[in-house]
Amino acid sequence: MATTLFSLTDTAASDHEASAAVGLAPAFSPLYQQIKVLILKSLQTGEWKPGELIPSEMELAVRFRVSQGTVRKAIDELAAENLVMRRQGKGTFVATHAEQQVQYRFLRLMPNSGDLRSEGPAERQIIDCKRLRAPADIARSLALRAGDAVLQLRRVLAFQGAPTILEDVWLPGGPFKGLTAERLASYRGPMYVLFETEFGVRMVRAEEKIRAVAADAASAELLGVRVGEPLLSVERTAYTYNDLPMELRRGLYCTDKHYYKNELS
Amino acid sequence: MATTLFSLTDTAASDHEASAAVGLAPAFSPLYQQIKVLILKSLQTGEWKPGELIPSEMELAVRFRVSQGTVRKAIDELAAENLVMRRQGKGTFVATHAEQQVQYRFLRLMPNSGDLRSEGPAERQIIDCKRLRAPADIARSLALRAGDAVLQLRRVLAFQGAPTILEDVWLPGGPFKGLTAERLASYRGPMYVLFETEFGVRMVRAEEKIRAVAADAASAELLGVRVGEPLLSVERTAYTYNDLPMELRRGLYCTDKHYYKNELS
DNA sequence: CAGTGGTCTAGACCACACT
DNA sequence: GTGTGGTCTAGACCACTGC
Repeated sequence: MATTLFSLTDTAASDHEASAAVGLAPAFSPLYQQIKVLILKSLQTGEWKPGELIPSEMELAVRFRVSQGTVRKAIDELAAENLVMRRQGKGTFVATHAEQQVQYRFLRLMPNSGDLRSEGPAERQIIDCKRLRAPADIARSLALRAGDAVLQLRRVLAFQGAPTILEDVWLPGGPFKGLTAERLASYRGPMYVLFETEFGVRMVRAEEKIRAVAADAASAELLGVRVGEPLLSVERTAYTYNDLPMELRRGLYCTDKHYYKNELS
Repeated sequence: MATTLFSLTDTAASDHEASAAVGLAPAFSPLYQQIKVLILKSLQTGEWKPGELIPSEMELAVRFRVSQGTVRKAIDELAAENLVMRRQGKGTFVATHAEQQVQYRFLRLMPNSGDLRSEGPAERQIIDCKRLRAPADIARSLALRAGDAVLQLRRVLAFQGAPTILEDVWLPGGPFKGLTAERLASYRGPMYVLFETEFGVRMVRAEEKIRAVAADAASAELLGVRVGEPLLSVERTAYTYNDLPMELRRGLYCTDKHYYKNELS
């Protein structure tokens, strides 16, 4: 690890002058931010995989030639962003969608009373799964070029026998080469866990656009509701480590027995 | 400030034994958590009001007889929860809904392209404002007893001339004694700012339950849509400092030109 | 200039988990 | 016991703000 770190004292003055001359913002980050970026790189490259133990704070401090406190602050931020998980007495682990207390980390749906766990696992039915060339809008959302290969998956989730979610999922063809309907259908457990273990793609964060729409004929049929029934439209873009979009998901949620829960602060 | 703090070393051993004897969980928090609670108390009692400067880290360290680093960690958490705001070189300020970069902190609505600011301020029209006895469901949400006095407000928000949000707001009668339709109508600026300045009530966090519903006759009329049109139903409970519910808000959002934006991580 | 928050260090000790 | 993360301290220096 011969990575060179810049201490604030070494470079602050000269850099401020340089960047002023070129008209750039002072692009200097504190040491712990630089450490954070280095750790992030190791996560991206897969040096430490989801669920694995990363080196201890002291080891990292030695490797990066900084104090333990500086490493600690870097890891603190990574933990706040749910990229790693600290466990006192054991160490720091790469976050994973597996073995989480909440089964679906990005699914904000709740039954009108109780919680999702009390409803048992969702019954999943895959309607369709095919490879195709990305239409312009899908391509844009996935940071691809129109016509690039993508994988499309359509499925229905039912809770306690009631079809509740109809969703279309688009994945970039490259990273998910080899994903088939059979592979998906035979997999027990959350989709994002399969993505991690089989394709090395970890979803880190997501953005959702939510609207109310009327059920069209096809959706109504699959969800067992009347045409025109109000449905919650949830369009999710999920990102992996470097803000790289890796999944587009368009869901239609029945919100008679469930609601979408959000916490603001 | 004669508040007594318990250091971990002083009390950890004996307390563990004591609590084990009584069958309680070890209720000991680290020093910085105790400091955080003390600062929180000063925020609740209004010793420092929204927008005001709180004592410097050094002053608080002296007051609480701990090191600056411990105070710092307490304030770090308060800042992460948006209860205070740090500004380098100036100090730490009590968070306020006023003078925030984003006008509506709890409003997640975005135009299909651009952002809310680019649409200019919302036009607000108050439909109704009255005092009444709380129905059972409203009372429960506001932690009141059925029949307690509440204030109900109904209004429409329009963006660029298009009615977009119809919302009913319920407020507990006690804390908001003296709030009238005129007072609301004449007030320029966000409602939550008025709550802070006139009633000393600061909304700290909120929970929302989101569903898709069909417009009924009254809502359709007020929003200028057809009856049966899908609308986003957003039920928000807003809380002040000690997780005390202080507002219930039921909104119907038109989501043809806007969407509800959510970020997951 | 002094005062604020922000960073970095070094060292001590505590709480927890495994062996 | 050893090693991990968690807390607490003290002191140094940096960056920003306003006098």
